[in-house]
Amino acid sequence: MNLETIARLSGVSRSTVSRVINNSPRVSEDTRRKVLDIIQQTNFQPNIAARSLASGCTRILGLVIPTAVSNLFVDPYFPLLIQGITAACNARDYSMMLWLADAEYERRMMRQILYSGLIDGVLLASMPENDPMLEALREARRPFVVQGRDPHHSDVAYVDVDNLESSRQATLHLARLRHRRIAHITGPLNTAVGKDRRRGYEQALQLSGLSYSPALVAEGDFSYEGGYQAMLRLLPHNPDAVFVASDTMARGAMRAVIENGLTIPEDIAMVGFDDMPFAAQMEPPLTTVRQPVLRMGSVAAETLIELIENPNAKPLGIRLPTELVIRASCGFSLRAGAAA
Amino acid sequence: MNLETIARLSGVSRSTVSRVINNSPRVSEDTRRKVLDIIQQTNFQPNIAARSLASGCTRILGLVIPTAVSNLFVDPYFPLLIQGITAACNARDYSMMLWLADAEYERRMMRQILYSGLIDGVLLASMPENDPMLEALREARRPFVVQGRDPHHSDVAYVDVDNLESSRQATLHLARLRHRRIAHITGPLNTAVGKDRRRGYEQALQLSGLSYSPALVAEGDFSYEGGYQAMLRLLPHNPDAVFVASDTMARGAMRAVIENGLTIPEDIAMVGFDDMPFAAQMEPPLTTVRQPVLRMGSVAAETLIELIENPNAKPLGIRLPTELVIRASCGFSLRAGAAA
DNA sequence: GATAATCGTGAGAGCGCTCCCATGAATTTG
DNA sequence: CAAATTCATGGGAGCGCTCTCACGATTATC
Repeated sequence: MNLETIARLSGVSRSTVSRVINNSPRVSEDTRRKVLDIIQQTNFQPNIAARSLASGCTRILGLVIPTAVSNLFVDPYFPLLIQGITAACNARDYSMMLWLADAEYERRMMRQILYSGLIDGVLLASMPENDPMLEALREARRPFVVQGRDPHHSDVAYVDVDNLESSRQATLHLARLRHRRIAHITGPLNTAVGKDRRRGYEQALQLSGLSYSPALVAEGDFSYEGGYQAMLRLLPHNPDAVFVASDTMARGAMRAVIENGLTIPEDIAMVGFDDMPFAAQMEPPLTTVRQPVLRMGSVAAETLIELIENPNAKPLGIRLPTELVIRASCGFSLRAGAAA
Repeated sequence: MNLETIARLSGVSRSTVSRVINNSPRVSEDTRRKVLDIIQQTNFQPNIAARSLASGCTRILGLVIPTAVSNLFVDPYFPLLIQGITAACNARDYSMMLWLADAEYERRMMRQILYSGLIDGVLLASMPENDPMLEALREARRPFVVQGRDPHHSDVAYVDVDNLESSRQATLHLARLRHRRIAHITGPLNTAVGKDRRRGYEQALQLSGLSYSPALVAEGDFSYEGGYQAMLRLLPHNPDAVFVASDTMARGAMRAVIENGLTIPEDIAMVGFDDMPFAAQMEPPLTTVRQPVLRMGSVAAETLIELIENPNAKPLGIRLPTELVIRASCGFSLRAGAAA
């Protein structure tokens, strides 16, 4: 079943069928209807390989997730991101290809991704700083969008949340509730996210006239265990609140607090980051910064498609707004009066 | 950059270069080396579209996850599955394409998947019973493998765990620990998984000489909330143990137990299913049936690839073994003496 | 040592599409 | 009303690869 067959069946030429399929305006309504009828009847679907070969594009997006973070994959973060991307792809008639960048295969994969013509553009998720992939991508002059701001390259299209502003707001919220010894469990500090969120925390302290104490900052790695360990290090310094850079770490931190016989939010107030599905189910429910993960996925995909179909478009960065979701863990209800 | 160029540079014909690339034995060692050198130098990668067009296969596997379960996506189940599939694909030089089957796009997608020649075979993950996709797949005579047994089609290749046996073992474990009023929170009973696990539970009761009571069985839907609600329904009937058909539901159930002032495992022992990463971090740590999810993914992919490259191969079902991971929630340590 | 099999290689067709150009009919223009 | 423009359509080349067949050279067979 191919264009030729459809052409014969509908009494026109292959070219005309192609025009119908590609919605060219240069077809009479009569012919169009006739051809579409036959296509419907025969359940015809143009061959993608042939199409790609002739046209030079595949309408396939590549999503690359570095192995370094594929452990993070235990978070529902990526599933949500993927759902968002998929939605955008569906809407624009694109498909998505997923690569989990295993170190061992990285070189081969990179070549395949970049030079085999399989994909029209690349979505890089949560790349570590200075990933070689990025350099390779610009060298190959392929359209791409990274998820997460890269402070080292300003001319790269990215989609991210405003980590700085979000963290500032989260910390300010704790300060407004009259907490004075506000601690911070950071993300990995070799990533832009980790740094940005810490800077937001620092700025909030300054804005609130609180002094910054290195003892009240502990580095985490976005994992449950990392959060637990970091909290253990913070406890001896008697924080009365803690802003944790991810919900998963907050779960670990919460456990550390409870194991030490302290109560949340009475002894230590807590704010997380992400608003993962489990955040609302924690005990107490976690106040946290909601990231529009799904939306981030679809915006990233849309940006990439734009870049593909419009090669002259300047790559630009997009920061999506977050939302502070106030639940019980920050002690809002306890001190609401005092804060007003 | 194409075959012709490589051929010219290495002083052979296009055909020979093609042979080198495809590891044909019909090339002298000398020529092979010469050509490989040039390929290395020029960073050449054959065009996939052209290759597919000429050969009729793409070396791309399609992974289809129905929307119905994409909420389940909040479990790290699918990420793990995907990781397994990816690993197998990497090893066999295949790539993977992901489709989240959104109802609205289902028809169009199905056609694209089946007839556009984009993919060589389909992996169906966690399909609901009687999914139309399955029928379409066999009609189109495409190789495919489903993840999860389908009781309605015996000639379909599938990869699954032995849900029946696993559930029987899990329940038997509770019975051996001298629990007598063992309840069960089921999965959705319109799925094979849900039914199989319940049957395992029933068989274990019978084997242990315990009587089956409908009041001690509550249907869940694999969600946290579903587990919570199911447990609330069970509590009035005073179970002394409960076998929960998924870890996520077990989390919900555990919350219900604790909110009612009861203790696990002292008042109610609990066994889950999945061994999700969080199971070990629960309080108390959850005894549960470990599914080899990652392995399931890679086995599924390998089976599919086998089917693709070997069209005469009979599709066959594979059941992977599970493992009962004993932690504190079943009260093993409490009653170990009694059980010996 | 003549015949047959094997091996390494090249030439050419063709996979199914897109895209450019040609063509003739219908329409507009001065 | 002749010339120019627009429109709907068809023809043909070509995208970059694979695969079959042909061909000469080498090796095996009796």
